[in-house]
Amino acid sequence: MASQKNGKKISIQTVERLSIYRKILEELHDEGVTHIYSHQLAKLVGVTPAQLRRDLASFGSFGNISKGYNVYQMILTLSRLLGTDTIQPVALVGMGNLGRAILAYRGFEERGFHIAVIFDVDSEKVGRVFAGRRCFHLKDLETVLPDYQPTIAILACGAQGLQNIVDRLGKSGVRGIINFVPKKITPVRGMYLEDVDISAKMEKISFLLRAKSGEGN
Amino acid sequence: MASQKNGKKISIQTVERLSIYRKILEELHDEGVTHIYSHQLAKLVGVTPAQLRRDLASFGSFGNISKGYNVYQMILTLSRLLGTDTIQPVALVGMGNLGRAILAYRGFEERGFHIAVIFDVDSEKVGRVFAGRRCFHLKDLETVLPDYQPTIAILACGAQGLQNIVDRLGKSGVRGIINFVPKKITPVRGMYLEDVDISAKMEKISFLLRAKSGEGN
DNA sequence: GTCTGTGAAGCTCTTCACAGCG
DNA sequence: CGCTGTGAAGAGCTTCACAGAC
Repeated sequence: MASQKNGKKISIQTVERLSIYRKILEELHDEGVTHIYSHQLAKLVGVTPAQLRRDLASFGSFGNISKGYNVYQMILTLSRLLGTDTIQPVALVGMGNLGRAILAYRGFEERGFHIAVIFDVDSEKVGRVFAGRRCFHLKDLETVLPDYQPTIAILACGAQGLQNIVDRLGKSGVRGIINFVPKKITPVRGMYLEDVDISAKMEKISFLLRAKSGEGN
Repeated sequence: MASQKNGKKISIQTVERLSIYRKILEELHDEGVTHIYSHQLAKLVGVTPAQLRRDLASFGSFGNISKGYNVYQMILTLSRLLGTDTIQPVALVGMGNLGRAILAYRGFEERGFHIAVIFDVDSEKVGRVFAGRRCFHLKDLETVLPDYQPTIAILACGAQGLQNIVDRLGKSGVRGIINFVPKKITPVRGMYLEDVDISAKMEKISFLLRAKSGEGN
């Protein structure tokens, strides 16, 4: 999928773990830990030491054989890889309960994602300012977006006309989409889509519980 | 992982697609479609026909060689597998913005998941009734839960003391957890855990955009 | 001809196990 | 001794391609 300068490949599964590594490493850094061994870090994040070493080796080697991994250096590298070393403007579509929750969530800002602009179709919300962000009408998407230039958009709106919104976002330069709406959409060429389907998660758990097998860990 | 009566295995990846299949099939059923071919359904859900056939074959055969798959029969089977043919009580921990969004989300009830009881620690919220559900103080978890007997809990609260909440939920009979809190928890034996980390999703997209490669679809 | 179900191949990700270093 | 980085093996998932049914 994605490859690094050194010619090695970073698998999609590895990428999904990178965020977790960075998060734990930041906690360690705050505690004053400067170096850590793979088996220690692996235990903290919940993966095997072998997998952790393989993951980290896929984008460079930080391991000192006697001291373990350099915590700070890894945070820097991970942040650069994950694009959280700069502030990225994000557009939020839909200002219902979920939109409000997303806007209120501090985790985004901490990691460099700044929700810069909001869209909705409800006249109750359009024109208002939520936590410092103005809410525009969805129909003005094309004229408003250039002022904020978000590369990522979060969809937390109703299901109807969703694909059309995606297409319009794509034409306005949005390259990544997080979709909370339980409706299948097709990303435009070059766009990256990530679905978050909470019902699907519930059903997955429900299936696993019903299938019993008594594992789960 | 989980195996079916007929001895075949249903992979975890297949399970994650089952919800999507069912959802699309229900839409088709509402439109009056009684049978559908794998390539048609595959296109609607966004997988390859081969994968769809393999998935469906893993828990029984519904395909009629000339007519395709029986829509209604598949919905029934999928619902039984996913445990959405009966109503399942769910506990919600945390009544902030996210908790409110989850409570307001109609998709759960439609699929048989009923948020039956809410917990929080905020005295502003404890004792109040939200959308028909009483909010109890978290300290009363053990005395309140038996009245509702949820098998699944949704965590949408603060990070501190989270593991302790998980342990207590486990002791009170909760078997599955959906965790929205960006904090690593360890499920108790026999418990199944599903994390929903929105920041991680953002970072994944951010990585893929930065890694460029111009794919994404 | 078109369809499903499936063996077999291909691909990806994880784990093992050890060389090399300190 | 214990550590990292990695070839090689293993496990799991997807795709190919076709037999068999209509």
